Formats: sequence, structure tokens, C-alpha cells
Amino acid sequence: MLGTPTRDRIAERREAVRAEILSAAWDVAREHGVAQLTLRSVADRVGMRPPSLYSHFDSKNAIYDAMFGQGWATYLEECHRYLPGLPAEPRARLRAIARHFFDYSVADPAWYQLLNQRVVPGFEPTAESYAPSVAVMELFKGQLAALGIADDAAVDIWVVVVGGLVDAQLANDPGGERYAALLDRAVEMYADHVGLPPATTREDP
Amino acid sequence: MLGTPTRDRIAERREAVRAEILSAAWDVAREHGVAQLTLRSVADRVGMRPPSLYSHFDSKNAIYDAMFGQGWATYLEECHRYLPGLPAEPRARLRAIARHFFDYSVADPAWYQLLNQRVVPGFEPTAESYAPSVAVMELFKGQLAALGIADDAAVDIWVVVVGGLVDAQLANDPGGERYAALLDRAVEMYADHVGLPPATTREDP
DNA sequence: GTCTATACTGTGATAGAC
DNA sequence: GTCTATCACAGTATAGAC
Repeated sequence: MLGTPTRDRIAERREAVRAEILSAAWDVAREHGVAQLTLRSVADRVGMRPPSLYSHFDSKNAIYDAMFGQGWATYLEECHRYLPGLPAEPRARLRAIARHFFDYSVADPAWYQLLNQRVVPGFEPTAESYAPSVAVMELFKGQLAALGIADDAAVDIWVVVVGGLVDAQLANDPGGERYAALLDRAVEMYADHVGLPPATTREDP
Repeated sequence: MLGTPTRDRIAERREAVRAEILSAAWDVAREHGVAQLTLRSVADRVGMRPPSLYSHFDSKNAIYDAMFGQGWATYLEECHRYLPGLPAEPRARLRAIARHFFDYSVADPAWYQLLNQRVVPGFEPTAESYAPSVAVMELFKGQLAALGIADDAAVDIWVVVVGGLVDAQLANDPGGERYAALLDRAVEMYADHVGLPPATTREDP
């Protein structure tokens, strides 16, 4: 009698093709904009005919959905990687968290548009793809709670300030530094508001 | 010899048709989303065939452009109408200005998306249509300057806070009140930051 | 001048051959 | 699983009736 293979080579191959398609989709989105993504452009990039994509994704929105889930999952990993190295001093830590999210978003507007705005007309993420974004939000809440910022409203205002900076940068000064230059000041405003103690360690010589 | 008519009835009629088309375009945008606006849907609503729209607008983007200019011009008038009635006390005045913009935006997401976000792929407003938006921005700057908030960075942070509230409301809690409820608190945070004096007059009995 | 009729290109999506 | 063929409908543009 034949044994059961421990690896499903077909499923692995299938998953690899899906990942290849998603990678191509991100390339197209970054190059031409999230909303300009077409099945033809993705198919061309992976060397397929457009209808062949339907063997791997049920629809164009299913591709968006997978991108949404993958985008948040990747950012979640990124957070787990850089958070341990951040300074412990509350204001410096807030600045670093905000700066990271801001830079990450501005460096990849397609990522921010798909994951944090509503630029794709009929697209609503499925519960499965939405899960990693909730995990990121919980992570942020935990970070703020560790600094003594516990109430939900204060967390929401944090989202407003950081998100507002990114939105303003992308909408009003794409490619510039106008709102990036305001980040530290905005974080100070927030830190004062939630009553964080003034910085204890000096940073300038 | 014939006299020259003081009214150009043809031009008036033409302008009326343009206004009718724009009104229909706004209806469609509000109903189905800014990006879902199609020439067919607009033509259907005004009782025309799609190609007839080209007699009044050079392209679909020209319609977006006219909507952009009209949207800001209308809001500018709205500002001139309500600003005189606002309280003079700085913090109350800031709250009122923020609340007005927030409510106006949330009540008409299509307006906010077209005028303050970048939801329409290839659309860039022309200089002419952009002018009224600059006028609104100058008006806001003047309002803040009258309260002693003069430096440009502080104005930018005002835009970040108010815009961030609207963005978060539309993206994270469409139809809800989650960020609307944080508006007064966010404005207080900003007022504290720019050093506005505490409110002098009591409002509660 | 204004509108209708029509054709052209490109898009998402489906059916069926292999 | 991938392909060819095809559909319905979007935006664009031209020709011609009135």
C-alpha cells in the first residue's frame, strides 16, 4: 500500500503561483496605481493570459482581497521585527512608532491606499483578510497601553494624528517632505495631550 | 440697424445645461461613488445619450474638473455664510469651524473624496478649478491667524487633525459616530498645543 | 449648434477545447 | 491548468440628421 506523502507538491506549486500573481499585482499597483490594476497587466507580467488568472483567484476583487491580507500580514511581521529595538523612553518610542508607520506608508502609497483608504470602488475585505489588520491594531493598542495610554478614545486620536499626517502628505504634497517634517511636533502634541512625562534623557550633545 | 441684446440667451441656456449635467453627476457620485461615475449614468439621468455630453464637456475628466471647482466654490460660499455667526471665543470658534468642515464632509463623502482625496485615477484639477480650493485654504489660514495662530506649520497641523478625523471616520467607521465623538477632544488637544488661552466664558449652566 | 447613430478600444468575466 | 473564443459594457471619437 502506498504511503501518504508528507508534502503536497501540487498544493505547494499552486501556492507559489498565487504568490507570483500577487507579487506581480503589487508591482502593477505601485507602478500605475491601485485602481489602475487590470487583469491584463497582471497576466502579462506573469506570462499568462488574463482568463488563466481565474484558475487561481475567483475575481479581481479576490486579488485585491489577498493583497489586503498579505499587506497587513507583512506589516505585522515588520512590526514584530522592529518594535523590540525601539527606545523605552515614552516620547521617543511614540516618535519611532509614528515615524515607522509614516515612512512605511509614504514609501509605498499603493500599500497605504489599498489597506487604509477606500480607493478601490466595490472592494470590501473579507473577514479572513481583515484579521491581520485587527492584529496590527491590537499591537498598537498594546504599545500605547504599555505607555499608560489605556482609554480607547486616546488610541483613536493616535490613529487620527498619524493617519492624518500620512493622508495629508500623500494628498497635498506627494513626493515631498512637508508633513514628514511635522511628525515629531505632532507626536509631541499628542504626548502632551495624553499626559506623558517630559523626556528624561537628553538627546542633543 | 439692430441693437445688440444685453442678454445672451444661447449662452445662458448652454450654462443651464452644464449645470444640469453637473447636478446629475453629483447625484450619481453620491449614489454610487465618485469613481463609479459613468457617462452613461449621467446621460441617463439628464435624458441624453452619452455622446451628447461631449457637446458640453470635453471629456469625463472635464466633468470631474467642473465638479471639483464647483464643489470648492460652493463650500467657499457656505463658509462666508456661516463664519460671521460663529462665537468669538477662540476655542469655541475652532470647535465650530472643525465641526462644520467635519459634518459637511461626512454628510457628503463623495464631495470629500473628490475634493480632498485622490480617488479618481487620472484626474488632476486644472488651475482654474483649483483656485477656489486655494481660496478656502487662505480663508482658514486667516481664521487661525485671527486667533493668533500664525505660523504655517501650525496651520498644517490643523489640517492634519481635522482631515485625519474625517479620513478615519469615512474609512474606519462609515455611517457611524466614532470619530465625530472625538472632535471636541481633538480640537482641545490642538488648542492646548498652539497655546490658546483656556475658555473664559462658561457654557454649561 | 445640438443631438442621434455607430464604430473602436479596452475591461472583467464565462464557456469550453485540450 | 492554461488556452481560445466570446460576451457585456465602459469611455472615446467621428459622421451626419435636424
